[in-house]
Amino acid sequence: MIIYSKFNNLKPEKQKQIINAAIKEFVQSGFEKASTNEIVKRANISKGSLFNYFNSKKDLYLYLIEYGSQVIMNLNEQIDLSETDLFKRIERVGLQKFYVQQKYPQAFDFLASTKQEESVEVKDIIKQRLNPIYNQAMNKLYKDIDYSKFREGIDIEKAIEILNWTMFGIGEKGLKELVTFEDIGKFGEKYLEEWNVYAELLKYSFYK
Amino acid sequence: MIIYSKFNNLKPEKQKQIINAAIKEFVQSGFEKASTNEIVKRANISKGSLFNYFNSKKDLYLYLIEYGSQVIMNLNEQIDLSETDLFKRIERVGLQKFYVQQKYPQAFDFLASTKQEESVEVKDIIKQRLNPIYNQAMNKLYKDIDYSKFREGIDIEKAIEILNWTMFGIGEKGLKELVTFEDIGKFGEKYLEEWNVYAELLKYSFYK
DNA sequence: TTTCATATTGACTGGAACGGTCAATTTTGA
DNA sequence: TCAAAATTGACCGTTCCAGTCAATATGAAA
Repeated sequence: MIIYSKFNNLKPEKQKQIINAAIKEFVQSGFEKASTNEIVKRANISKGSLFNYFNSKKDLYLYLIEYGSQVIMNLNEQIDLSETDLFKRIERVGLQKFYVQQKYPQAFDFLASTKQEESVEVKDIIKQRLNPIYNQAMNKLYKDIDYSKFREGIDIEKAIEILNWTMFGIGEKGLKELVTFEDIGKFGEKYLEEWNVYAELLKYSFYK
Repeated sequence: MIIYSKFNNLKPEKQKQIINAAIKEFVQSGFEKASTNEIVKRANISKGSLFNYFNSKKDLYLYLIEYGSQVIMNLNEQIDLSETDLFKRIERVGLQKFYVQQKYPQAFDFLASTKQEESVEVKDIIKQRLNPIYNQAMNKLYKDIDYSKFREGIDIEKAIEILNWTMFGIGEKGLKELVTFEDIGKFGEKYLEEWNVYAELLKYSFYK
């Protein structure tokens, strides 16, 4: 177990800089081709500092995996099992995801990218650490949902797929527009509003 | 204007090998980081041959852009303007796209990836050559559609977005399953069948 | 079978970029 | 004021890059 004490003692703002720079590079290039030179340039720190905080590129990657795990676990805790309406539950998770993306714009892209990661140096650790946590969260997300609200004869699995694809699509679109927005709070509202329009459309289709 | 006479005289099977190997590498790594060594390895040809067919990595990339343009233009021609039902028109295009993907599995991933391409060496050419053709196709795809079939008060743009996200989702899912299928014809049928289930769901929601 | 132009190969090049190091410098706070 | 801690970037050996080219294989014409 690695303790990232050097890095954890940094000011949060600086930690954020470095995490985002690293995430961006790993998303863009994958573990092996990712360049630490590029990371330090984007994070505005020196090469020496990066290797002072983390001992190697691999350690840095593992830190991000660990951090990402915690993000998903937090998300998982936020799922309210007493809310049995699928749309409402998904809406809440979507909003939480959105708030995380304010701080780490490519956080979920990074987590998604780990699924394609092929480097033998990190593949096993991803499988062991990340996949179970991810599956657990997905299971909880759809647990105790009141599926009786759905129309007869509808393929619920397919309906959920459309929901997910739509959520994903809104997220992608929103992120592109984000550059022009300053007020995070207002954007959160706007995101919810946007989702509601799509949700209404789909609810009309899927519900009785 | 470059004439790829050396490459064009190759047997179609070999051309396909090389195109797919190159596409795969460019999708994975982008223009600059893409490795010609990796491409020749995957295409089962020698380094010398690749640089005999194409004079440089850039020429190879430009060839793929050119080839991709032609694929989109073909797709564009297949759009039947007398078919005014949005679902039917999209279904046909989806099927055509699917058939292209039989031969070049990552063709559309490659075309999509050019939008993110940042290398100054090829960026302008992408903009000049590919973007106009793409926009033209998108315009035709939604031209003369009978939008009166849609329910009052529905946001047609959003509905189309959901359609696109769903199409994209099915495509991704289908591609993952493709490995296990041998019979291309049958898979085409299956793809259509699959799309119809989702289309029915969405038609119920969007149409009067 | 011989000949010869063409197609293909992969070892090789100079140079760029890599992950990681460390002596020198700057910052910090007591 | 000054020593400890944090930060820097030039530097190291290595790896990988795009592209070259002399050597070899191929195949059709004679």
